[in-house]
Amino acid sequence: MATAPSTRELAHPAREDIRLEGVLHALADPMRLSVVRDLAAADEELSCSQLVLPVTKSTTTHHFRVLRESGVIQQVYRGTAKMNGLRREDLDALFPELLDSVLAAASGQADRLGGS
Amino acid sequence: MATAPSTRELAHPAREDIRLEGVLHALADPMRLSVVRDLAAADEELSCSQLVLPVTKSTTTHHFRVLRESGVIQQVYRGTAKMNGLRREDLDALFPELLDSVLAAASGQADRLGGS
DNA sequence: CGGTTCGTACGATACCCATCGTAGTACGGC
DNA sequence: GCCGTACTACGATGGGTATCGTACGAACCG
Repeated sequence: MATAPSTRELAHPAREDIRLEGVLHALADPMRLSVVRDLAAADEELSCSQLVLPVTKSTTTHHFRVLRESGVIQQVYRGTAKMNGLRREDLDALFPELLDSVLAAASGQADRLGGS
Repeated sequence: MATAPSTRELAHPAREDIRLEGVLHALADPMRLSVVRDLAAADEELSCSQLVLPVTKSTTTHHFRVLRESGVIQQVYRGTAKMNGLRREDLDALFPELLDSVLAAASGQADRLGGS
């Protein structure tokens, strides 16, 4: 055991601690924006491994941490998997329309640049 | 002559070259977000020196350049002053609601944190 | 022309951060 | 108990960037 805190709980910022600059910074990265788009499209919790990114797993872990610590997503362990979900209610309460307009902007830009 | 191009013209990205990640990155910085809020509130062109930031002039120049190159603001010389204006039309055309929701979010957060 | 004001250019510095590789921990199944 | 899977932790590395100071260029005003 030694370390063995095995806290199996993940620290999330409270709703009122979510900062706009942090959210914008989190969404400004193409990788993270892609994750958020996938989560919004799925509309249910997805495990980290279901969200395939063109980077190594360590980097993926890093991006999920940034998203969680900025308050954009919530994460919870389910067995060995870590499930990810958007914090839609919190974000909509704090910054109405923001998430939707960013998602719409991302979709529109994807269409414009070649529907990828 | 040597250097002396004195182009007095500033390079701006065309509307279709404005990228969402670039805009989000530009807005994610507190200094730059503050500038954008002031420009939106003024609703007219402001000179660089009217927008006082708690940093040196060189740093201010840097932030204005980031905002211009990301497509958030337009700049034009008028005599010795350089006037700054939001590219509202371009941004609204590309990313409807985005600018407004970010501005509203910034206002809301400012109120929540102590109306500064 | 000389001075003043406004903004730029350039170099330096220090920090942040996206990425990787490797080694390790947690959980479930055999 | 042992192995495989899922994710993490840590250190290294390279590039980006926010900041400063100083020196410069451009325009207006006497």
